[in-house]
Amino acid sequence: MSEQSRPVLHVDVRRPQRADARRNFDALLAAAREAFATKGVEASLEEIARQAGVGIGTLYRNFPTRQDLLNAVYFGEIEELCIAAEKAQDLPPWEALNSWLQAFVGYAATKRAIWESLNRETESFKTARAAMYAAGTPLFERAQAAGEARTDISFDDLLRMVSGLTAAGFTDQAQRNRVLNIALDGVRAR
Amino acid sequence: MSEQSRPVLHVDVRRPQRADARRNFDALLAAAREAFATKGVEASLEEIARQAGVGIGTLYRNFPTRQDLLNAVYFGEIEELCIAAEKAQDLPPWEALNSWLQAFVGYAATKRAIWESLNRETESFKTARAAMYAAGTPLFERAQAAGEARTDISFDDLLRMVSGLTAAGFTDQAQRNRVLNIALDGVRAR
DNA sequence: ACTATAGCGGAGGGGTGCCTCCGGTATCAA
DNA sequence: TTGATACCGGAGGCACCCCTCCGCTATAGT
Repeated sequence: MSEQSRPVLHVDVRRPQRADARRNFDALLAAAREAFATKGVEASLEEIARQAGVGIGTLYRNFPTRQDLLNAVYFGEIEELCIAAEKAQDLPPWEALNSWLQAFVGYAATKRAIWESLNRETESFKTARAAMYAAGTPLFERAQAAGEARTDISFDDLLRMVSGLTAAGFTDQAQRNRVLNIALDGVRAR
Repeated sequence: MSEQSRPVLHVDVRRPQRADARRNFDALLAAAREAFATKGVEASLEEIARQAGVGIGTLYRNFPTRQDLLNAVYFGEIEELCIAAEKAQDLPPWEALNSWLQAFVGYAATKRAIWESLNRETESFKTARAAMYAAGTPLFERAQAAGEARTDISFDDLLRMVSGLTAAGFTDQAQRNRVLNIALDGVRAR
């Protein structure tokens, strides 16, 4: 259909040149991913720096604002989500949608960030959201067209449902999956 | 069946005797309910006191710990939830469960608190949770026995699903209900 | 090895929140 | 009215976080 319109999420944060600087940059990114995933987007930046074994000044040099750091983590995962959507195109309609949602659930940092930011109108969040919707909507519409997904809900409904469920507290991964599958049963046609 | 076993949630916080003190107590409770509902259980106590038009000292005199204040709001709503469960007993199985879940969704402060505390093992949270489960489980089991709800999930699964969805961000109330109903469709048998 | 400099890290100022303490005030019983 | 006292409220000490600034250090090119 469309001519391979992969959305490009440009993040204007570059890995530094010097070896030591690159090490710190990567350590910060890893610590941030972890922190945002467990504590949410409001995680303490000083704690992230500490966790990365780096001074707070170094964090701010690489990522002048919290948003910059968040973007570096978040945009990366959204990008992967877009790629996952392309790969899923070959599967049958329902499996394609399902596998993409699995990927969605897989990104710990992303799911929390998405959940907490669904109603935030930051420019960067809007961009990321747009990219994600562009990637996922076709899968959903295909499932609908194939009569596998009900047509009285929107992709937005679905995504909020899934992200709400993924962000909720469960006793273990098995319960999370169980609940998720039940909810998705509600999305199937008939 | 059981002989009217209404769980008693004892909160050892009493309204003060003096008129001015009672006014402050009530104002604090109202402000706290509002704050916990919108900002979550970590809402600033000083902000709550300010909102209630009361000194921070007064807040601490009435509710020595954050947990005490939270309990006063939370236990009250849980109690009402228990009563709602009793009232629902007369309805047909599925409607009974449904109406109770509606009530659950209705308590703004409670749903946030529940969601944020599902995995917290505070003594008071455990007590409140036990009461709520005692109230809701019979409704769910009745729906299962009547062949209206699937039997491969537990009441705990259901409650986490619903509270996850209620706490999630939606554009409006209509969307929240739409999504909730879809997820509940997944819970219905067949 | 040497040096220019990219990069480091933490001290420190400002802000907010938690909680205690106690001099002052409003209430109520007599 | 008056006195005893229950109750008020905010100042202040501590902790944590945000963010900036700048003297010091490790790196990389020669």
